[in-house]
Amino acid sequence: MKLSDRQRKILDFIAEFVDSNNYPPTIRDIGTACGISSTSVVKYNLTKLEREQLIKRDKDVSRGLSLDWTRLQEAGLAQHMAGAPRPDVSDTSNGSAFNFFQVPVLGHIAAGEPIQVETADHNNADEWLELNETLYRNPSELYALRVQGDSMIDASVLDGDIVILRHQERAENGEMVAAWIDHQNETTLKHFFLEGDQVRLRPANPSYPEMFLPAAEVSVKGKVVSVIRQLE
Amino acid sequence: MKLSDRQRKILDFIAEFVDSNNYPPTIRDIGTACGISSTSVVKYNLTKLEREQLIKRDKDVSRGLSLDWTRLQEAGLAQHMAGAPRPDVSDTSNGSAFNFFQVPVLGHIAAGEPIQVETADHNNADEWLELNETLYRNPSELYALRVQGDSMIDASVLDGDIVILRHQERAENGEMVAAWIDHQNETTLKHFFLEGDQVRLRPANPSYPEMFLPAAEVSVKGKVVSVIRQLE
DNA sequence: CTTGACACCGCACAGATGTTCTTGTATACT
DNA sequence: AGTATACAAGAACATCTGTGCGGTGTCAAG
Repeated sequence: MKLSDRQRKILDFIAEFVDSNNYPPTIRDIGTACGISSTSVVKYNLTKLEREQLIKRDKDVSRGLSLDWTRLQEAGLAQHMAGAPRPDVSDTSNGSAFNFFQVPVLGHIAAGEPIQVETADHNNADEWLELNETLYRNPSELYALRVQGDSMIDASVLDGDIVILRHQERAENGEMVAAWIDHQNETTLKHFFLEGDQVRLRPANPSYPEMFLPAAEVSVKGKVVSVIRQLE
Repeated sequence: MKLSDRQRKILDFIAEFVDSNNYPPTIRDIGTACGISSTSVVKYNLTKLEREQLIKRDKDVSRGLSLDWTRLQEAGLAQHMAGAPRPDVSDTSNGSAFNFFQVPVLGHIAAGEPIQVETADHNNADEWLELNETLYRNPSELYALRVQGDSMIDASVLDGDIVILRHQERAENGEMVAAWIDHQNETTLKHFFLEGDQVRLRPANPSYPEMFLPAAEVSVKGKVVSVIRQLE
């Protein structure tokens, strides 16, 4: 379908309005801006635009309309419009997707030092790590620790590496977790197995020995999601 | 001023609502979502948030509110919120900036298998990795390999890890490189030291022994820039 | 004890806003 | 001429939605 001048103007105005107000215009806003005296005419045209999928509308909701940038892009209408999203490599369906996010580096981890994930709120992280959305889910549960010393070497994690963890207190068998071992005053990264009331901790590097401990002495601080070593 | 739980919740909800609806919620929307029965209480808290400049509000306008991401970022509240604008690391002015890029995963690497970086053009990679611009420079020189088997365990690199390399034939002393060793028919990741006409290769994991080889037998395939282990 | 600030609740009101109905004009097709 | 369709206007209606005001309970200061 071909759009009328009026409809094009309406689209432009909506874009401009949203861009400068952060909320959509009302039907009457559109009317006065586009020189339409009647609300019904605006609605008429909006319905039309909605049929073309260029906008989305929510019935009976004030200002309940939004532009569909994907379709506008397809129709070649987006270029000159205000607030058009910049084209993104992986941005697909919805117009709101941001492709990466930040994860707080809550501090250092070393054997002999407990990590306080619960208390350490995300607000006072001393460093932030930018990660890619395609690789991780539920980013809000993630945090990162910088490894200090060679204490994790049996997990093939070296001094300076960054460990990304998903905060959780319980672990499934076989998962690699960050565990605090009471009696040894040590945090360590190992594969976790609960066997009766005993916990078996298997290093990632098979040339190191396994550990067997009473379950009460081991507390899980999070699941290891990723290890990143940055050398340059 | 410190925000109450309720106020934090309201902010979160607004972010989430806008993210999924493209228009802001009403006072009543916020109320029901945050367990507030009275509209006036919502208004009360919104006024408070507005005083803190965390949101902007337009009088008498339905859904006339928007989040101030700049201030939210400053307050350290933005990270975990839905639809937070990505912090623009690179630039803001022109619309062309991409904050991340893709690196080809050229194939697998295992001891005994030579890697052909020169021939393997970037066009027929079987996999692509999205990386962040802030962490790497000169992305066009980068390529990645997926490690197969435990042959790199002395470099604390495990089966399944991804190694990111910068393509270069020569290495400075001390750099971690991917090296092909003629006589052993093996690719390995080690710290590289040229000592006279001998090459010393030191594993990253100190519990493994060093190697000494004639320089002619060792050819550098690239410098190791990063090691990424994805566990979930 | 009194006072006042603070956070909260309910409710009524008015203005903001989408919807619907009726009417009118122009164009195209039969 | 007759009919269908796209486009437009205005007014009445319904409801959505922000605002204002009186009231409650708590808590610390005077």
